[in-house]
Formats: sequence, structure tokens, C-alpha cells
Amino acid sequence: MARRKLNAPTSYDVARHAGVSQAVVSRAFQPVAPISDETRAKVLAAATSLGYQPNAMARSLITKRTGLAGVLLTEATLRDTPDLLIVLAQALLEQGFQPLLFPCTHEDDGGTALDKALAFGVDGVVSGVSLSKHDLAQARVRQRPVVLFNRHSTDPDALQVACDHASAAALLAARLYTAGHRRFAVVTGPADAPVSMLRVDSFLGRLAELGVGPVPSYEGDYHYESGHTAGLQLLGITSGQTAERRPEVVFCANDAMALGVLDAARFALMLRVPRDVSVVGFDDIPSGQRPAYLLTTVRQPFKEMAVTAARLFRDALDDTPVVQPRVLIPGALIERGSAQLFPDSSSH
Amino acid sequence: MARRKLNAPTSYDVARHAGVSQAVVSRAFQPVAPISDETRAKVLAAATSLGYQPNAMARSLITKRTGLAGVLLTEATLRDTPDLLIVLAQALLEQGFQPLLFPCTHEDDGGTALDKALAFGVDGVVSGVSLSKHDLAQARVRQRPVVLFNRHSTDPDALQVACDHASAAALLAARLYTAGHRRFAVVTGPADAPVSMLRVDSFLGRLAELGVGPVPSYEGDYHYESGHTAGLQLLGITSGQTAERRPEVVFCANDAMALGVLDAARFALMLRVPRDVSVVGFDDIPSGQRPAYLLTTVRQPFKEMAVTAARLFRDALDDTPVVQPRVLIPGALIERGSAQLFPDSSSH
DNA sequence: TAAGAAATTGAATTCGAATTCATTCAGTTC
DNA sequence: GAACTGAATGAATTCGAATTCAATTTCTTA
Repeated sequence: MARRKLNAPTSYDVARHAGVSQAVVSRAFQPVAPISDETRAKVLAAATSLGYQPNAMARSLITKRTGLAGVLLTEATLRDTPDLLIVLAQALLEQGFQPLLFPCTHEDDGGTALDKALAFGVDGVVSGVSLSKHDLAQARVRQRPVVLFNRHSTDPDALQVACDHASAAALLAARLYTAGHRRFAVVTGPADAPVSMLRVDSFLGRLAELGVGPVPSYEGDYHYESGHTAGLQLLGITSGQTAERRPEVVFCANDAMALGVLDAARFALMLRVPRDVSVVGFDDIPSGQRPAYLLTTVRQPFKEMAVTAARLFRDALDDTPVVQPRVLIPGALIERGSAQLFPDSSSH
Repeated sequence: MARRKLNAPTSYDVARHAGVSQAVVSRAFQPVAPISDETRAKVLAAATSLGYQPNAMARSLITKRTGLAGVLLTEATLRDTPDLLIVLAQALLEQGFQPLLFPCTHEDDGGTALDKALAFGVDGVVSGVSLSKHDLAQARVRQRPVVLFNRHSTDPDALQVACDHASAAALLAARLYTAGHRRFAVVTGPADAPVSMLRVDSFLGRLAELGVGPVPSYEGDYHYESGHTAGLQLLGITSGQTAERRPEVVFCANDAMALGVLDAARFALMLRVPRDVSVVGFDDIPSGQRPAYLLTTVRQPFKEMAVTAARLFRDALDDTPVVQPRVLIPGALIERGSAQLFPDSSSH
């Protein structure tokens, strides 16, 4: 552990330079403190002339605040919806927190990541991965707020912000049913992905209410390739599939897989979309918006979700009474060309 | 500044519990320190039973190390190549550093971001945005290594890892020329984007060497939409453009714009790709790999670049003599369907 | 077995800024 | 002008772990 001397000036250096005590220097750097404007100006001048910046560690040691917000996200999320990290980072920055990223390889690395984050002294955490009740409890005894982002917890006190996956998926199901579709198939995310469960179950639940029977399903892994495979499987002629029995609609738990299904249908199976088959996804990722895909999907309002999460985070830290610990933000149905929907254009 | 008491146990609590001094507790948590195995075990047992974890701020205050690596990236980079952040984070984590992300809205926010990073006490920085000589000097006096990632500096001592954009672009130009193409057009990135300059200038430079005259160019902003506009502009019939004078190849400074050009050509101008026009990009982003695009491009070896950068970072911190401060890693030509290249399949 | 070397241990100090509390100073008020 | 109020200041303390250095114990070795 090589301990080099860093010639960074300290508050004492500034104090000497400005002809005041160290305490005054400290006060000059706080927004509100007992210090005259005159003195503050003098100190700040001395500080800039020396290139002084308060030492973050020393400050944190006594204030118990680092200004860091742990951000827990799976690599899948980072890869598929990079915008999420961007808007979340912006929102946190706006509230005065620097995001400290903890990328999780797997959905259940959350506990480990949380531990690491706490060890780094984060003021709190915004988590896009699932956390156990035990994990949440641990953060609570340390008085570190945790905001769940697009993740649910049975803990009634847990703070959470999420897209209303369930309602949107149900709405989408109803919309497709109204448009006349009766033969459905679904491509799910990994079995342990809570968001996928929510989307798929709501979609199927609504269909069941409408009397649509058992729906073939394929378990994907959220990636394009698995969508491609799913497409071949569900739409192909493998198991004596005929055009009459082929699904009219494939609902995918996310857009990445929907693009895979779409490409499998068009380029491998030579089906016309949406004439032969409709494909719908969830997320509204950029590539789905392009003319090559024109994917019908549900848009997650990331910006609004991020801003809400950041505000919740700050309020929890400030001991501001949190009015609404659980916020569900509605997703928007985006109708593009990949699904046949024309029989109905009045509903919703 | 509400200063709540956090009931976290300290090293003194553990010391009392284990019947030793605080100094011994500290030593028990260091990999190599004068302490008997027996005592260490006893201390660690007491620590776990109390749920003790060393306080990061107190530690950093004296060791002058936080274990944080500032990561400076533009939002454009985060959005277009999310994989970069993922592999970079992984590589840093493997070297024992936690990435502290500083998203930059604009290429020249680098200086500000660096200041912020230093104020947070990062051990050093990996920067995917340009930094001025002055910025680098500032980091140096603070003894904080900076590794430039895909960015260049005139400072001869600067550490940098980059894709060899120039060679790859030149190779691509030669390859296209050899394939018989003579009429070229380019879509550049923003004028202040050094990487775009490098790619475009090398491409054009090689063409010039081969005797290809003035090449029409369009300044984009790295985004899909600007590529789309560029495509309409460069390939459209606006200015009395005829098929004979239409560019045979459009080279784009990145893939996102290449996809835009491709879609403009196919869906707006009804041109066949690559028969009527070849489109090539740079980066090898996932959507370009899909059957809907099959973009011919240059792949940046992010994984290798990230690992190299992280290693360079650690070596610089360890005072390990850095053998090679500037590492250029070759990009790989990925030939897919968006460019007509058949006349030559032997070269390179 | 005594002297010396090596390995452990603990008391005290250190890192740098924030905060407490007593003190000083200027400005009111009667 | 005395008594009082409020603002501004500085000396001393605090945060919690790492480190220094002297003291102690244990192990060698002649």
C-alpha cells in the first residue's frame, strides 16, 4: 500500500493564506453558515488561488454523507435500454447525487451489489435488480434508502417506481383481441425475471378473461437471438404447423426478442408482417422505431420514471415524509406497422 | 444537513468484543499485516457477529485511496455503444476499481467532469471524452492517472488506448476501391468529434492516394436521424442527381448514421442495397448485425480495449513502469451484405 | 540458559473537514 | 452609556480506520 504524499492544499493552508481559522474556511464552503459575506469572499479567493477543494473523504467522515447514489442495474438492462441509465444518471445528478454504478451479471446478484454499495458509503441505492426482503432490511438498519426501479417487493414500506407493465400488457392484449386476433403466442423472458412475469401474466390473464384458451409460449432470455429462435419455433412448420394453426400474434416480453421474432418471420420463414403474423413487443427501443422494423410496442416512460425515482430518493434521504412510496407510471401503446390493428381504431 | 447517528459498529466495538486493541482490528482486515492467524480469525469472527464493515471514508482519508475509478463518457457513446460501458466496468472491477460514472452531454464537458471526479476523490480516470492538455496537467499534479479511451492527446506522456480508427478506415477505403468503386460520399460525425475526424480523414486520405478526387460529404451528429437526412441529401435526386453521378459508396463515421443512410436509400429512395449503392459504417453495433441491415463495418474490439485500459490504469496507480503508454488496437473489417465487395476477395 | 532476533501487540498519532461551544465584536435599546 | 442582542470568529473536539513506534512475547541459537 504505497502511500504517496499528495500535495493537495488543505483547509489549513487556505486558512493561513486568508488569515482566518480553519473553521472559517470550512464555513465558507457551506451554503448556509455563520460567516460574513466579506470573509467568505476572502476565503474563496484564497482557495481558488491555491487550487483548494475540500477533501471529500474528510467531509464524508463527519457528515455521514458521500453524495453518492448506488445504481444497481443488470447488464441486460444496460445493453438493451441504455437510455435508462442516461436519464437516471441525469435525474440523480439534478438532485445532487453522483451515480455509482454496480453492474449485475445476473438478476440475483442484487444482494451482493447492495452490500458493496453500502461498503462504499453510498447515501442510498436505486435498484433495477431484485432485492430480497432481507437485503432491504439491511439497508434500512443502516438508514440507507432504497428505491426499487421497475422491480417489486412484498415489503409494504419499500420505495418503488415502475412502469405499469401489467396494465399496459393487458391493454395491449385487449387491443389485439378487439382487432380480431384469436390465435396468440408469447415469448417470455427468463423465468426468474420479475418484469417478464408481470408482462406476460397480465397479457395472458387478459386474454383468458376474453376467453382465449391455452397460448403456446417460449422461454427466451431477453436477447435478440432467443427471439429469433422463438420465432422459428412458434411460427415455423416444425411440428406440423399449418397456416390455419399458426399464431396470428406473437407477444414478446421485450422488444429485443420481438425484433428477433420479426426477422425470423420475414427473413427465415418468408412470412409477411403484419399480414401473415403480427409481432408486438415491450420497451420501445430505438431500433424498433426504424423503418426496417416499425415495431408496435409499449413505451416505458423512462424519463418520468427516472425523475420520480430520483425525487423519491432525495425525499427519503431528507426525511421528507414520503407521500407515495409506490409509484406506477403508465406505459404508452405505440402503434406502428408490425401488428394488424385496423379493425378497431376507436377504443382506448 | 441533518446528521443522524448511524448505529454502524466501529473498529472499537469489534476490538472490545474480541478483547484486542483497535489497531489489531484494523490489521485483521488487511491482506498482509503483522498479526497472527489466530488473532485475525478471532477478530473476523467478532466482526461478522457484529455486522462490522470498515468505514470506507475513514480508510480513504488515511490511505489516500478510494478504490473509485472515474469513468467519463458522452451520452452519445453510452447510447450508441452500451457494450463499451459494460466491458469497461467489468474490466475495472476485475482490477479492483468501482466505476464512478460521469456522463457528459457534450464532448467538451470533459474538463468539468474531470474536476468533479477529482473532487470525489477518484483514484484516477478513464476518459472517453476529450481532455485538454491543461486538464491532464491538473490530474497529473494531483497524481491521478488518466487513461484516454478512444481519444487522443498531444501530450506525449498521456496514457491512451484506442481502436486504430485510421488504419481500419484506410483499409476499408482501399478494399472498396479494389472492389471497383470510384464514386464515394462520406457522412461525418460532428466537426468537434475527434474520432470522426480520424476515421473520415483516413478514409479520404487513402482514397486521395488512390486518385479519387473530391468526395461529397455531409456533416451528421452521429445519430440515426442525421444519417437518414444525409442519405436523402447525398443519394437523392435533389440537385439534379442522376444514377450516373450518384455515389456508389457511402462511408459513415459510425454505424448509427449508416443505418439511417441505409433506410433512407431503401425505404425513401427505393434504391437497392448493395446493388445500387453500398453503405458502410464503423463500430459494429448490434442492430447492424441483424438480417434487416447486415451492415458492412469495422468492429471496435471493445473488450480488448477495455481490458487494456483497465490494466494501464492499475499499472499507473501502482507505479508499475508503464511500458507502452499508447496502445492502438486494430479494428476488424466485418463484411456483410450492405456493400458490394465481390470483385476482390483475396486482398487483406 | 542467556542473549538476541523475530513476531505480535497496543497506545498514541494521523488524515482533513465539520461542528460545538465559548468568546469577541458590532449594533440596539432605554 | 450601560445592558442586551445577535452575528461572527476561533480553539478544541470529532468522525473511524491506518499507521508509527515502543513494548511485550515468543522463538532461536550459541
